[in-house]
Order: sequence, then structure tokens, then C-alpha cells
Amino acid sequence: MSLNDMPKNYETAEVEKRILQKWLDGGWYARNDGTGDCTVVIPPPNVTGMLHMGHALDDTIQDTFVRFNRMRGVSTRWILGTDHAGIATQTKVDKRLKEQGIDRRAIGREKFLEACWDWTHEFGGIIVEQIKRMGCSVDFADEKFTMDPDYANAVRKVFCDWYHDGLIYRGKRIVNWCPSCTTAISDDEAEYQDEGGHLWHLRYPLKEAVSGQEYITVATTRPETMLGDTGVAVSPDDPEKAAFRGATVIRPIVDREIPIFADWHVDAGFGSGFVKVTPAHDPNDYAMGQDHDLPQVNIFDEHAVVVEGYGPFTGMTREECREAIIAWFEKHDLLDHVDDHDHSVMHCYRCDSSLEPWLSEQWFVAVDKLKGPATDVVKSGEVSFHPDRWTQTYLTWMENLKDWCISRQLWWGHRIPVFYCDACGWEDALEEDADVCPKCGAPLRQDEDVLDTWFSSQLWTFATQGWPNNLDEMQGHHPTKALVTARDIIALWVARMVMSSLYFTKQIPFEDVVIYATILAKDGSRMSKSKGNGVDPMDLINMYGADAMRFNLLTLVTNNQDVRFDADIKDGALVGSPRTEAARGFVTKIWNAARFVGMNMDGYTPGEPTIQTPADAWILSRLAKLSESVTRGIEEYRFGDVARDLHQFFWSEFCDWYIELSKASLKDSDDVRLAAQRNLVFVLDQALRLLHPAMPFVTEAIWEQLPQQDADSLMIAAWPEPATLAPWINEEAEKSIDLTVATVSAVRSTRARYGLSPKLELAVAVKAQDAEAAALTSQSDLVKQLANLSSLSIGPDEERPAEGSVHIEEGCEIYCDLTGVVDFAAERARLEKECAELEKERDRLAKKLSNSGFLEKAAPEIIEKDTARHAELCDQIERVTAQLAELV
RNA sequence: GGGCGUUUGGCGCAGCGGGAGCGCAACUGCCUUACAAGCAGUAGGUCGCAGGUUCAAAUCCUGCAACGCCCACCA
Repeated sequence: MSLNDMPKNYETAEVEKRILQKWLDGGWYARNDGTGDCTVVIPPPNVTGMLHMGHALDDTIQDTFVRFNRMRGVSTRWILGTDHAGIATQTKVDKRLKEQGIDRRAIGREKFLEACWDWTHEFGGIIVEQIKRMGCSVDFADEKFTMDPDYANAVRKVFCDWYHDGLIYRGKRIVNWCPSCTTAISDDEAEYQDEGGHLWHLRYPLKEAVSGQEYITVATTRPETMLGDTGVAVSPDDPEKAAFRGATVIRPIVDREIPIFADWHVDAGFGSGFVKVTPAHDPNDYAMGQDHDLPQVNIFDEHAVVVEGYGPFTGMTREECREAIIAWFEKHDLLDHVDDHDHSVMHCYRCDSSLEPWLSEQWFVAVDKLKGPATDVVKSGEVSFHPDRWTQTYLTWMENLKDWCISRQLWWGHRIPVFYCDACGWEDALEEDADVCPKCGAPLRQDEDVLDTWFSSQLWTFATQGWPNNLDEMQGHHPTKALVTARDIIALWVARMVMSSLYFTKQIPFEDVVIYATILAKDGSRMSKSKGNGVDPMDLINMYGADAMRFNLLTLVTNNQDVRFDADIKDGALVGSPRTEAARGFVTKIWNAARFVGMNMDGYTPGEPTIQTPADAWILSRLAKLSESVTRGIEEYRFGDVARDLHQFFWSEFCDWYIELSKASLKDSDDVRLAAQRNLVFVLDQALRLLHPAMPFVTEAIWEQLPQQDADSLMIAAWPEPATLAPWINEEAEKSIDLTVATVSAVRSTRARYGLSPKLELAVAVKAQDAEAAALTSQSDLVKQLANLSSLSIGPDEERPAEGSVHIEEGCEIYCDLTGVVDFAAERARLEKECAELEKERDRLAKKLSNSGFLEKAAPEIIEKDTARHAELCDQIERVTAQLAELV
């Protein structure tokens, strides 16, 4: 096949499939040797995942960046991998087993892990296949997984090093406990939900009356936790409560004497001013308990069921217990009153259960030594965020960072490599498993918990590149170039990568962090499965093709932090996306432009572009400027600008004007024709290269049909470098074509206004001075062709026909002879309107130019420009007025 | 409570100190031998509101409003 027998329709499904195979077979997705380095790691999607719009945008940005760098001859590799996603996967496997009537506790840890691996192998490949279909040029041959043996070793070394360096410790803490997943959930993973609740006012009897009062009233949203109360607090700034400090109350139900004390946590104005303190079930109460030496009484087990020792309440769930407690207080006339009270409750981001603050043994990373360096590299700009405003998000988070709870009570994940000897109390973190105690020889027991998923993914930039056993592999490829990710994991992931990378590799993990906008549904709400308003990128690809989806996504990359995606969804299925459809129109336009070139290749022989018309000089000049703006735009991650520039050039300049202008040359003598062919092929070729990172499939499909190629694939062909093309820049030529465009547009506008058929030939005269006249005369035949003119005369002495329309442009006046075809009242009205607009602008400028402040303070070039513009306007108004005077 | 973002023609967005733009939709005329998934043309906005800085403000500052996001807290 070649350009001249391209099929009329561009069939995305068929072509994309073929081209994808070509790229995979070609082996060009692997690292290429080059100058400089552009290593990029893909944010590892969950192994259970399906591609969503966030991934589609993320991966499109990365691929555009990576393909651009590869074409420039930069050493490039895009590393692929998936994340084992502890809680997410375990939850899904759990659910699946439950459907089969299997309880994970019944089959035990090993069998359950087998089920997890089965799941991983079954679903892990889906998202990888989807990434392929998007055209992403990742290194599929070397896929990573956060549970690979090598990766697991790296995780284990990190744990052991930090353990031995004193950065990892074990402690009792209040953690957010999910009673359903039976695991701790980090603060960052918990989600607040506002709920309508109540504030119960409970009476606690005083041991001895204070100021004649027999009891105090505490206010609580969680009466069930009163079983674990070990104190009552008042505000230190509350004079009314001062007398109660040091008094003792008898806690009802399980009689127990507990003290009243003052603590700054208490807000005197809220509730009753008395706060019941439950150190084992509330973070603030825990802190108060620490300060006032209160006992920590844990009343719930791991499923949030009341433990032994509480009589009838034992065995109750939180909800049951709450009702029972309230009933008890009511019965004993100790329920003072109940207020409505909205508050937010933490929920598990996986299973949505309400979380229980729970006191337990957990592992922590001490962040004091890590946060300083991680702050410095961002402040200094070594690591920079795009857009810049995310720098502050990162720094603020880093500043407020608390120790990181890394243990999770799950089975699926990296098991904590700490071993205990129950016989002699020996304990250590080991890089290799051990069975017996090195001290006393008794059997060892390994910690049951696994690590937070982010603990392993924080190593992503270097554990995927041979660290720690094969440091040569990283050489020259770490730090990575860019990390493209969503803003909601700046803290969870980006910050932790910086901390761990600095600690273990002494390098930053990446130079640039690119934060893309969150894609919202059409109505501005978040896309979510439960709402059924999510768009599946695969549906978009099936409907419009991968290139169209990619191009549309790139146009959305601006400074914005949210973008609305215009897709219509009906009953969960994609109906259409106007913008993606428009992008497909652009793909088709590119295809058809190539077909046009192909249809005019008779007699073509290869050769360099040559300038034989101002149009040639013009398009080459525009091309040179395009390469400049696209190159700089991609380097600066301004993909929206890049997409707009490409569209503007290809459609409005190359197709609308250059191809049209070239038609005459193609019908000319053999020499002229050949030069035109060579120029068309050259510009098309260069444009395809510039378009390729954004729209890889269609550009490759066309490029491989070009008469000659300098590479086996467009994806490894040379990038049109701005410096190479710069000599083509030609301001004179651009001006000349601007004049041509103005003339043709003037005639078309006249036709449209008076309803004249394009088939009706018109006689046109253009009054222009020497330089302009010469420039336009050289395009005379083309103008006649494009505007369908019977005659075109150009010169300084041309005059408007008695019955003719006038267009006043900078540097020329265009007259169409309309003798006998037009109502001149309309032409007069139009000119009057135009004159009024010109006068308005002239007056505004005149006012500005007579302002002494402006003349004194404005930049000279601005004054010069405005003065010139003013003179031009005066001239135009004079000419329009003169024409009006003659139109009687 | 703290922070961030958005507010520009019917819709989606760009511009972010010196002449209000783009795409889609609308309207008019064209099946002009690459493309009707097309071509040509027309219309439509006092750039959220109120102040301020400046010779000059959609663009910078302050305040306000609406919408959205993040963080913290809520006995």
C-alpha cells in the first residue's frame, strides 16, 4: 500500500490493532540508547483495577511525553507495573470466597494467599491490556509487581534498615480500626462523612455533692463508650466548673470512681461543659489520658463487640450497646435530655464501615529525620511541581506530618519481618527468615501483620530498577524524569517516595511532579461507580478510537484542577462525547489530508523542499514556529496549549490554505508540480512527527505510507527540532499570505452577504502600494482560483467600480464589481457600521495617546504600536468615508 | 476553622497588565474532483459582584457571593 491507495475511511479498530502489533514486534517500547535520560515510572494501578478516566489522562500525558523524548533521541524507558493493593485486593478476594461459602479464617492464611495470587493472575493483566490499547509505549516486556520476589526483598531491606536505624518502632496507639476488615486504616485512608446524630446528655452522680449539686451532666455522641470512661474533663478557662475540679464522680452501670480534671482540649461552650474521657476509644481522650495518667480501658474486641466483664452488655455490637445504654440511663432517670447534633464520622474507604478508634499495638515509622530532607528538596526546586501551586500542598502536609502507622492486620501484603522468641524475649527484624532463636534456640514466631501498601509503593522509582542488588541498572536512570499523578496521592505516595528515596538512594526520586486535573462528570460531580456516571475509557476508544480520546484528553490539560468531561451516560452506558467526537473529526481530517497528498503523487520523485511560491515560504515558516511551540510546550507539560497549536496549524493553516493553494501548482508544469509535491510531502511528514506523541496510531498509519522513511517506525523517527527548522522562519512570506487570505476572504464575505453564487465569477480590483501589490500579484492566479474571479487587477491606481463593494484592509482596499447584482442600500449600511466601529476604536486610542500619564510611563514600544495603529485607523476611516460619499 | 481552585458568548474551555479568543451548538449559503466526519460566511460577551492599585485591569490587590476540592476538628 502507499499514499495513493489509502482507503477512504479510517477504520480505527482495525488500524490500531495492526499498528499496536507493529510497535510491539518492533521492540521499540524497551529502553533506547540515547543522550540524556527520560525514565518514567507509571503510577502502578491496582492489580484489581480497570482503567478509568484518571488513568486514561495520566497515561496519555506520560505517553505523549515519553514518545516525544524517544523521538528526540533521549534515552527513554517507561516502566510498567501494578500494585498488590493490600486492602483492596483482600476485600475483593474475601467477598469472592464468601460467595462460595468460604470464610478466610477457616481456610487459614496460606490458602487465602493462594486465592489472592489466583485473583492477581486472573485480573492483573486486564489493565495492562487496556494500557496497550491506549497506545502507551511502556516497556511491556519487563512488567513489575509490588509483590515480585526482587521487589519483596527491597521492601524487606527497607524495613530492616529503618528498624535497625531506629526509624521503625512499635507502640500502643489509637488507630482507626475497621471492625469489618479487622485492620487499622491510616488517617489518610479514612473518609469523613457527615451524619445526623444526637448529643446525649447523661447524668453522672458525684461522690460528694459540689455546691449542692448531686450530679454532673456529660454530653456525648457515643454513649456506648461510657463503659470505658476513666475520667471527666472540664475546660481550664471555665470559671463555673472550677469548683468541680478534683471532685470524684461515680460512673454508672459499672460503678467506678473517676476523677474530674481540667484540660485544654475541652471547649467550655460546647455541650454541657463536662466531657467524659474514654482514653481507649478516642484520640483526644487518649491524649488527655496520657497527660492525666488515666487507665486505658478497652471495651471492644477487634469486631467492635463489647468484651467480657460488662454483664448484659457483653457481646453487643456498638449499635446494640448504644441503645441498651440509653435505655439503662432512661430507666434510672439519668438521661438528662437529647439534642440533635450533626457530626462527621470516619468510614473505611474500602468497605465503608464506620471506623472505631481503637487502642492497639502497631508499627510506626518515625518521620522526624525524614521530613527535613524531603522538605528541602522541594523548597530548593530540585523536585518541582507542575502546576506550581501543588508545592504548597506538599510542604504543608510535610510540616504537619505525624509518625506513620505502617502495620495492617491483613494477610495480603508484605509480612512484617520481625521475629520474636517467646522463650527468652529476643526480637529482631531479619532480611532472611529464621526458625530458631539465635540466643536460646527456641522456635521463633513472625509478626502476623503486613505492611501498609504505601510502604512498598514508596520504593517504586528505585525498587523497579534493580535496587538494592543491582545498582548498575539504576545508573544514569535515577532520579526519574517525571512523575505524573493525581493530586489526592501527593501526600500518600509522592511525599513518601521523596522521603524513602532520599534515605536509601541519596537521590530525589524524580525531577518533576505533574499533577493533572481531576476528571469530573458532565454535571461537575465526581465520577463514581455508585452514581453510575463514570466513563469507561474503553468505551471511548471503541466509539471514537484511541487517538481521538487521547487528543481530547490533552486539550483538557491546563492550569485547572478539575475538568468536566462532556460524556453523556445513559443507564451506565456511554451515549456519546461531543468533544471526543470533535477530536475524531480531527483524526479524520488528518487522514483525508494525507489522502489528498497521495492522490496527487503522479510523477513524484524524492527531493528536498523548495520555495517557489510565497505559500511555500509561508507554510514552512509556520511549521518552524509550530515545532518551536510544540517542543517547548511538551517540555513544560503544557499539553493543552500543544494540542491547540497542533490543531490550529494542521487544520486552519495546512488544510484550509496551504493544500488549497497547492492545487494550482499541482496542475502546473512538471517542474512546478514536482516541487509542490515535495513540499506537501515534507510538510505532511514533519506535521505527522509533531502530531505523533499525541495521536500515535493515525500518524503512524499514514507515515508508513509516505514515499520514503528514515526509520522503521514513526515512533523512532527524528523529531523536527526547532533549531533545525528555524532557518525557514520568514516574516515577509507570512505577511504576503496574510494579504492573500484577506483578499480571498473579502470576496467570499461579499458573496455570502449578497447571496451570490460561488459559481458567479466576479471582477475584482485591489488598490495596493508597491510592496503589497507585488506580493499579491505573485499570488494572482491563486486568488482568482480560490475566489472564482473573472479578473483581478492590482495596483496603486485601482478605483472602485461605480457599483462595487469595498473592503478596507491594512495596506489595501478590495473592490468587487457588483454592477447589476446588488442592492446598494445594504452595502452602505454595512460600511456605516464598519466606520462606526473603526471610529470607536480610534477614539479610544486617541484618548489614550493624549493622556500625558500614558506617554510618560508606558513602554516605548507600546506607544509606538498604538500610534501606528491610530494612524492606520485614521487612514481607514478616511477611506471608508470617501467610499461612502461615492455610494449614493 | 485553615488552605486551594473556579466564575469569560447557549455549552465546554483558553487568555492572566496594553486591540475580548477557540471548539461545539445556532443561523445563512454551498454535495467546489482530500474530507458533508466537509467548505465558506454570519451572529452572539460591559470577562461573578463591589472597591482599590496603575497612564492602562478579563488580567494585579482587597472584600463579598456562588460552586467545587483538600486538610484539621467536631465530647
